[in-house]
Amino acid sequence: MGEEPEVPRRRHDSAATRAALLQAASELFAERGFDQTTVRDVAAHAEVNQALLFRYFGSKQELFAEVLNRDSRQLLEGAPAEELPGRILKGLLSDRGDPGGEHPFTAMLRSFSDERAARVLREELGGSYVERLAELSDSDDAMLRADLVLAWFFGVGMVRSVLRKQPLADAPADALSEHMMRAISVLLERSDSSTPEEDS
Amino acid sequence: MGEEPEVPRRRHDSAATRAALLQAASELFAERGFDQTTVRDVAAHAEVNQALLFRYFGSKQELFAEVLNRDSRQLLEGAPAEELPGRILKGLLSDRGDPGGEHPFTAMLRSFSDERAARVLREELGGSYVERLAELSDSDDAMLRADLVLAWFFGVGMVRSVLRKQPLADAPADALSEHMMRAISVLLERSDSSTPEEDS
DNA sequence: ATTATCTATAGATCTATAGATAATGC
DNA sequence: ATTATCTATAGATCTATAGATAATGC
Repeated sequence: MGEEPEVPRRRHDSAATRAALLQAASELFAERGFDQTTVRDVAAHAEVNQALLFRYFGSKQELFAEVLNRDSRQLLEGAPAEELPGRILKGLLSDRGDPGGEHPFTAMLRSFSDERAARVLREELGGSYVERLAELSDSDDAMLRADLVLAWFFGVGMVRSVLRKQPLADAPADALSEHMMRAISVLLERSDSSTPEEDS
Repeated sequence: MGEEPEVPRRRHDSAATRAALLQAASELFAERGFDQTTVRDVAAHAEVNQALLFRYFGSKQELFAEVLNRDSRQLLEGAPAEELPGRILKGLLSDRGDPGGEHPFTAMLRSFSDERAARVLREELGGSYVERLAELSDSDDAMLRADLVLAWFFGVGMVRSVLRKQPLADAPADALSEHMMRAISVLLERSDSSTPEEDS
């Protein structure tokens, strides 16, 4: 009676264990943010003993850093600069809902407030996203404009996925994308002639 | 020896105590966010016994809700719709640095990730900011566009004040304001004729 | 006597570690 | 024998409350 047909899940594979922890952490940080995710949650979700998390990553913070590295690499790889805004937007706005289907960005979004997490974000962002975005503008303050675009992505992701405020939360992705791309092209466009008002 | 010249600080004024707690909470939530601010921090900062916080506000969460109410009321009062974006921007981008000089928005920015805080934000935002912003556009999806603008404010405040990412963190406020107002006017503008590209 | 304030602590977390046990590879 | 995993728990928080003490107003 009641014998458990347990698959012999218990393996002796440190690489697989590590990977499982990373994956679980990525999902949970995206869902709940750094603060609200406990190491026990991560371990349970990965079906791994909690002590192993410290064995393989040292601390919760180092685990978080690895998650951000992995996720941002995943998002950027092989994308030409011109496609970057559209690609980020597509990923960011796409319908979520399936568990674990959170956008990699979301982990970052949820963890802004933590200073330890912020440091990782600053370095990660400065090093990759923005440099690519800045290629799209040739004005002197291209980096600044790229920062503004990135900030918008963050804000929209935040209000839509994290805050879930209506009507933004349930608006169709393509309507948003259209509005945003239009404004972004204005923003990144060279406009050295100070005021862009064409009155006549 | 060593007699302390303590001012008889100890007063019996519940209204003042309550106000001191609210003010301290507003500053600390703005500085560190909901999660990272402890009730003991707030009480210490207000120079008030920690138990009184619960006497006057019931819980940390209720205190937070009152802070948001107070701060958002403060930001909105008496502002005509046309001036709202500029006014929010000005406050948001203005040089901080002096302790306690954080923008009211920042408390919200820092507390996005917490679901309990998010609920308050959703209601507070839906109820006030966005409705006002939406008055500036007369298209059918005015609310949606207003959400996008608000999201941008959030994102910029986040990256600038919380994340402190360069070059956005130290960019002069008026340069940012100029870029953003230009893009915002494009965004809020009626544009029923699908593509706004004026090629000729 | 009433209202405000303070002391002390219960009870519930959560990260991280030390040390025992179990599974693999030689 | 070595590497992976598990058990048990230390130690540090943090919110919230119960009950005592002190200051005010009548």
